[in-house]
Amino acid sequence: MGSSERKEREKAELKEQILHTAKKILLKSGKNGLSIRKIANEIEYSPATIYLYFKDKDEILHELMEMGFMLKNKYMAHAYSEKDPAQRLYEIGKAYVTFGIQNKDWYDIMFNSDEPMQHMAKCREDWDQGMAMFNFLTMTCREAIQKYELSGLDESVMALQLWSSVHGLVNLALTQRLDIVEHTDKQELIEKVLNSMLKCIFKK
Amino acid sequence: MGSSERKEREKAELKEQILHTAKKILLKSGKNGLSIRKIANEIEYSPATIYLYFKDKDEILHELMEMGFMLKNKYMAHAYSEKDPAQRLYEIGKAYVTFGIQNKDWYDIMFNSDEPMQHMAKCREDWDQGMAMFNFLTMTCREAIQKYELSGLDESVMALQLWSSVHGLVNLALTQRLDIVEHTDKQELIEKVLNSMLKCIFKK
DNA sequence: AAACATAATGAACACTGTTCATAATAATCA
DNA sequence: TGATTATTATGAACAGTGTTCATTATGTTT
Repeated sequence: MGSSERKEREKAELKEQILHTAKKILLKSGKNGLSIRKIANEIEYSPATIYLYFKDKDEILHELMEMGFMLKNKYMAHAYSEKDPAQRLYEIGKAYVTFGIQNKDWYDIMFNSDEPMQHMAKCREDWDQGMAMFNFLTMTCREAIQKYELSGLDESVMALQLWSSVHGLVNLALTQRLDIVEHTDKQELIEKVLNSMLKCIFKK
Repeated sequence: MGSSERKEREKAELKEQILHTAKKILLKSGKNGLSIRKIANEIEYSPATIYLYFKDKDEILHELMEMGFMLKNKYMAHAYSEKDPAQRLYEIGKAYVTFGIQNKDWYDIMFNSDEPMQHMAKCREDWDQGMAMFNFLTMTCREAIQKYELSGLDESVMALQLWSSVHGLVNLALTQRLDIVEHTDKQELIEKVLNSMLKCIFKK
């Protein structure tokens, strides 16, 4: 009978529900407030049940990481379609920082946590979405180097330099370490630094 | 009698022993492996005793942060005495990254953790050592701007840009996120990016 | 020796991730 | 329909975590 299909569907639905609840708790209580037991409590199942649908907590964090990239892509979409490579780099940087500042919990899971990376190492998976992001960045750098004749710049090094810069800026902001810089408007300060980073590369 | 002095000395000694043990565990098992109960076990006291010497775990992490800055200063000492501001910035950057790469556990506590910052917030303390570091960096930027006539650059923005860049680079390296960049020698890659960051600012 | 102050602790509370034998439910077969 | 099998769920336990507090032990002073 087709009942086996229904069962599979039900199984997938509960898996979805677990992830949906995990996301809800992440947004309400942050990464440290997210626990297997809270998820179980919320969906009214035993904690042990979670382990019938996910190998361990790392796997759940990995799935959340993938959800985070979906959200991040929304922030980046308009930047990706920009034609001029220099302008595109600027828009990518701005979107990246905005996403990070506005979504600490997602950002921590995607770019600061060991757990989802360990899950990938265990399952011999690749960091597809991070890879895609970095490849697109590298490609844009290549275009920019060609168009603006930035001789002596390696595309990989330039991409990594840009990523490091915005990643560092986001992290300093998210961990309250920008507070030591005397400045009235923090948002303005971040924008100034970001502008300086990008300008820096293109001035000859 | 002078016995009260001895008691105070003994109290300070046990406090020292707790911190020394905390450091030992941090180096052996990392930040996640460090627990009050492990410290208590190691010094052969009850976990509750720790709370007679420290308000909570955050305070211990804060003390460890200060110890971390001592270690970091050793890495930076030679850079701080460099005369030429541009060369000094280069040496500071190199020392900072080297320290971070070689001391993940210290780095996490000093620059990535919320806990020691929260402790400072609770006690209305300042982040003195971080402040001192950033002030020196800003001062060096000012000197460099003057000497090399880098017009249009703000010293605070420049300092923050440099800090963000090396901070981001260290964090990407420490969380295994540099693995996605095709490169044989990771150490070499890091040096190339670091060089590019610094060169970037000084080319006109 | 008795009174007092200080220091140390055992036990508890409320959590965490994870495992596994057992129990409940659903699907299939005779 | 009733018995058998496969799936799904769980209670309880293990080994941890930070933290608090009433009680006990220790050392000092009168």
